[in-house]
Amino acid sequence: MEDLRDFGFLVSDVARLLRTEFDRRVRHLGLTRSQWLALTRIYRQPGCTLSELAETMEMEKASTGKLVDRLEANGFVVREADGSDRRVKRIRLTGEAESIERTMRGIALDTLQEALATLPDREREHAVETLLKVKASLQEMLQNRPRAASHPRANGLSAPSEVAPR
Amino acid sequence: MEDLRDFGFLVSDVARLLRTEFDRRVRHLGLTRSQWLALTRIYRQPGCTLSELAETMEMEKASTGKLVDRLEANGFVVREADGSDRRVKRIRLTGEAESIERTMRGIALDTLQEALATLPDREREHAVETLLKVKASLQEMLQNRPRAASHPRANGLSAPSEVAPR
DNA sequence: GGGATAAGGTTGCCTACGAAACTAATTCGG
DNA sequence: CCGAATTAGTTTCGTAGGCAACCTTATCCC
Repeated sequence: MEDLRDFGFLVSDVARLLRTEFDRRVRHLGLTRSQWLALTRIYRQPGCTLSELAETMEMEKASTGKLVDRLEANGFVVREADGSDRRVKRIRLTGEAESIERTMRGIALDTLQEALATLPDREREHAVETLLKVKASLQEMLQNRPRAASHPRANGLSAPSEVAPR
Repeated sequence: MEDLRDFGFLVSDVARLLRTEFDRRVRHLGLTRSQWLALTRIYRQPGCTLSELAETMEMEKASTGKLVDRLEANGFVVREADGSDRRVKRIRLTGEAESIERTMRGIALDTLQEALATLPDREREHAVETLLKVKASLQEMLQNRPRAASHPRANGLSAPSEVAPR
């Protein structure tokens, strides 16, 4: 019951370790895990808008935009204007990006295979299901409280009001 | 078999969502989830050195140092000189920090309880075990390859040399 | 004792994200 | 048809974290 926190710690730790290990393995290719994730998305919906990309990546538009900035700076994607709506910019992979995409996919698979080598299939599948539930739950929590209605940062540190040490 | 990647994606997603939700809930207290994590560590080993803290947080010393910078800037910790070794700086909580520590602990528990509300105890425990295994595996992977022996950043982008598209 | 080596911290640089504020373009309602 | 609300993207600011390249002190060992 006290290991509720363990769960939180562990998820963060595993995510960070996974990112670090993966980034080490692909650094020589010139992009990172996050950038590669974006590539796979764009690969599957070529010509998507930034908003669409942000949506499928479940990230803020601003963060997504900066990710695309770096991808563009490295020559992996291009932004091209849309004919009918002058606000939108459609994102496409360059030729080079497509082969890199496949390479990275292989490395991702290798990395995960190593990391999960000792895990029976069933255990992994079970973990995936559990994580899916938690994710759904968190998404709901975040959506149902988008803007904390007038939270004018008032009261500085007034009245922590008996915040149960629990 | 193809859902190996699902596992990777999910872990990252859940970690990010968890961090975001938690940070939203505690923003008014003036610190973040990472900062609070550091506080709990320091709380349990008062007067620890930065290296020790980095060790228990399983982070780079530099990153840990910057975390401590922010905590110090906000008045939650102090660095004090060590008597016998002039290199080390011992880290201690300020009085204010200790009560905040308890507050945050409660919020962390609340957040996790909500996020895991629909999860049977057994399922959560099972997930914790699985994550522990994966974490251990990743730690080993990262340790067994600390410095890629003379990788003098030479050759820029020479010879990606047939990176098997798989 | 004195030079090599190691250990403790810091600084600089880069990526990743979120939050908020802002601009430009489009759509909606009256 | 025109002004209000919406939507697409960007910019700014702050935090988080890795990596590498440093100083500064201690130690080790000859």
